[in-house]
Amino acid sequence: MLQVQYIKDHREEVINLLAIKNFKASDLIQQVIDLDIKRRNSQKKLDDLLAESNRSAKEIGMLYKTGKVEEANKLKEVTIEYKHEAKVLSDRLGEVSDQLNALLLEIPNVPHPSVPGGNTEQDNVLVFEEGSFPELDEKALPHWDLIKRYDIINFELGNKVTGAGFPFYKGKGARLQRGLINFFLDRALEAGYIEYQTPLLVNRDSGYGTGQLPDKDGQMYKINEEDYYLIPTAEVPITNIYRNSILKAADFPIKNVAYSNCFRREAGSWGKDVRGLNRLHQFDKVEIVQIQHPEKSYETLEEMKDHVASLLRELKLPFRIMRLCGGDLSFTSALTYDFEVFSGAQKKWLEVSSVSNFESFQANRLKFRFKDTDGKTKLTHTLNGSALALPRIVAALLENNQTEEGIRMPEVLIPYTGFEVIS
RNA sequence: GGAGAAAUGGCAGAGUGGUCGAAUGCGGCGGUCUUGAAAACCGUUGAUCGUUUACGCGGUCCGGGGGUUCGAAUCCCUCUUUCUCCGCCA
Repeated sequence: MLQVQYIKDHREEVINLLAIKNFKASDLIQQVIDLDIKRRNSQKKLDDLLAESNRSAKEIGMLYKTGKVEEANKLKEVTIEYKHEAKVLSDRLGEVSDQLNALLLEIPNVPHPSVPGGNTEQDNVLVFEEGSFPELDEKALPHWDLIKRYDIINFELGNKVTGAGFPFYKGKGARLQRGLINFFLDRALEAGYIEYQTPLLVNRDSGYGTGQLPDKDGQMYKINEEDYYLIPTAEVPITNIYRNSILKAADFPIKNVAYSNCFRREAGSWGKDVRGLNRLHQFDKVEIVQIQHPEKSYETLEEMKDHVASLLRELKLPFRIMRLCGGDLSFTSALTYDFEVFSGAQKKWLEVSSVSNFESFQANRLKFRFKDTDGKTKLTHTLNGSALALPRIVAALLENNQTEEGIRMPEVLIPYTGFEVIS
């Protein structure tokens, strides 16, 4: 959520930058500014009335003390009137505030000036590419065939026990999952992150805090009995740790990492590009989150980008980094790098990580502030990234490393998997 | 699940209807003293909204929400959480 003051001070800039996201903001922003004036007027009226009412109440106390009961009773009648008026004003203020808030929730984050224009992923800009495509022969199999051949991931069982998109991992498939999770966590710890295990269910306030609600309501699984949501990413619980809190400038940077299951309904996107591990309803992910001083958040974004790149390099997967264009950028993000690995048999780039700077957009919703060295309380900047999401990494590892003798694990994973070949 | 107790500022802990945004202690910050540090002493120390060029002034906040009252940290209702005892349980 953007701050009203910021919108007022940077009106034209906000409108122009939001246009990069293909968001027409001028009408909304006019409404926000009008409502803000209305809100402040209502607030002033109410405050003045309450001040008067408070003065009367004190005076009545004094009158009682000095035995002037009649005068006190007279004053009471006046004060009761104040109370009725205050109720009306307070209701009006509440309405105006709610309206204003609802409008603010509709305005997406302002993109960083370096975000390219464009509508779809076709318009994303390649910023880095590394590694060579695997040399596979004609008979190379896509991962959905490989997993059957070696009996390591079973979709049919998942269909039977739960439904589509909830596979079982079995034998070396399960051990590969466990190995990757530990590998990613260890690398994050070496980079100075603190490990967390989080709840997999969060409440409504947390959903609003990180921006999944209200706009992505239908994408999360919901527990109706408790009004809880299954997390789509560990970003939600990890970032909501800091909801309604105030840090010191010396606390930066905060670096957290969490492995979690992630649950996504993927409503609307089922049907294409979803074969095998390409898109699941439940998957595993190691997520890194950083909390940073506003002046340093873009340095931090680069650091996180480098961390993710180093993981892919170690796994010897060919990858590229894309700067998302305005149309592909999420509601909450100011700048996002997507990481894609090349999956040799599908001959496709698969998105395996998304590293974003949300600037103060989440922090404003979260009421997550810090006391700066100048003594002022300001909003923090929040960033996060996948490091990494497992299923597509597994898909690429299986496809790119297949040989006549089986699937060879990359050197770096062998201590983690405990085996060299899936055969 | 049942019975009881509790929730106050960064922490501990007073406060049961009228200058209480809240005593006191610890911690934090500034200063005096000291070669330096500690101790001691003095001062200061919450968030948020509105208003003001500014000094300041005003509103709101004592777990969340609602109510009683001219006036609520204090009384009532409700929800949540924590603790103790019992039950159940990986």
